[in-house]
Amino acid sequence: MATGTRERIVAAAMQLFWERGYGEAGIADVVARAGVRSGSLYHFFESKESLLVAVLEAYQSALIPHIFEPPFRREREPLERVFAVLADYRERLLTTDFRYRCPIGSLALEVGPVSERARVLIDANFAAWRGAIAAALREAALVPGTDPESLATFVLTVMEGGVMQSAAQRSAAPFDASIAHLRAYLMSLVAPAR
Amino acid sequence: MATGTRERIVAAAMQLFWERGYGEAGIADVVARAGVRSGSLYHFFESKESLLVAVLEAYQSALIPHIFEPPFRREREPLERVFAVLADYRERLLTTDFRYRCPIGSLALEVGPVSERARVLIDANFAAWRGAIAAALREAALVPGTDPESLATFVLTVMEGGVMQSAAQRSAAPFDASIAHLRAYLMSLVAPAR
DNA sequence: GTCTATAGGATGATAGAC
DNA sequence: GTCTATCATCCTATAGAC
Repeated sequence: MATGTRERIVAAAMQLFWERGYGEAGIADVVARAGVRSGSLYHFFESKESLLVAVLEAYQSALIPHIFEPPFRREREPLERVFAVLADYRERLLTTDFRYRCPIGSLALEVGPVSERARVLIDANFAAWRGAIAAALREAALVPGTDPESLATFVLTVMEGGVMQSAAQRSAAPFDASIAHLRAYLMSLVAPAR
Repeated sequence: MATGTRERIVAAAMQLFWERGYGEAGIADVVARAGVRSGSLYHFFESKESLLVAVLEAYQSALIPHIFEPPFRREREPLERVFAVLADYRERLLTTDFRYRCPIGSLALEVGPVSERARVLIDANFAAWRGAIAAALREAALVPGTDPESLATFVLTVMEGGVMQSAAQRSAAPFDASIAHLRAYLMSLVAPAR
């Protein structure tokens, strides 16, 4: 096989499913961008849905190295690591002129209801995202009784809802407002120094 | 014209765009559900995108009477009105066996990037939703300096992110966790009695 | 593993009679 | 305004040579 044909197909599909959505992105677009023929695609994947599964697995593999390691390397304070992750999402909004959409969130709404295989992998992506945030929150000195898992769910909620509104408004304002309130809330949970 | 042909087409499109998404719902499905012929649809709408615009206008017209008036009638306390609205979304998750998606949020991610006409109307729907929440928040006795508009944005963020995660997980847990944190935060903003 | 070619079906939209 | 009929295009997926 030519080096990385499968990987090139998956990379092209990731890009196109993100840009146009799963339904609107055609197999013809994927093979064109990957520089392969449709015969090659159907050699590696039995259907478009199988390609979607591979895309979601690739997102999960990329989650820690691409989404979490860079901001975690920049910041050492646990709580600031959380906000550094969110700052990167803000940067994605800016660099796309507010056209950024969370690829997992978009697929969650588009294909979650119609493909159970995809839905399970989307849920796994969300769980892994929450897990990385929860790990940081466990390092933070929060008031006793705070549940890091539940709080990480809240952080993901705020990211998804903020990105969605900012894309709709073509403005950073909704994202920034949401993050500011999240920060105020998290700061209220910091255990008082003693 | 037969009574309400246009309205029946819009109602069918609302339902189908919500169930399957804009791209996956076909014109043939819409006319079948509306019980009309494609000639009628193209008499009222010049394209599928024009139908989408009509759907988004219909959502905005329905927003106050369908989403806000029932919960606001049940609750008189301003802050509890906000949570009553959110409780209705929780009910939608339950009654759909966690298949509920916010129709505006779904369309925001799917068509926001490709149809500017739709994006503007989606933004208007979000703004109207925030406006109704902000009005309730203005009635609540919150600590001075609290911005009801910014806080309403946060409430919408939490609803959208919570619904998305609960649908992906097929469980109320992420939504409930998100609302619980939102409640804790809002309660911390209640002005102390004096 | 990759290629060309195309099957088989669904799609959005149109034509023109009534 | 509504009807039937259909165009033209697009789509996913397959067949079979190399």
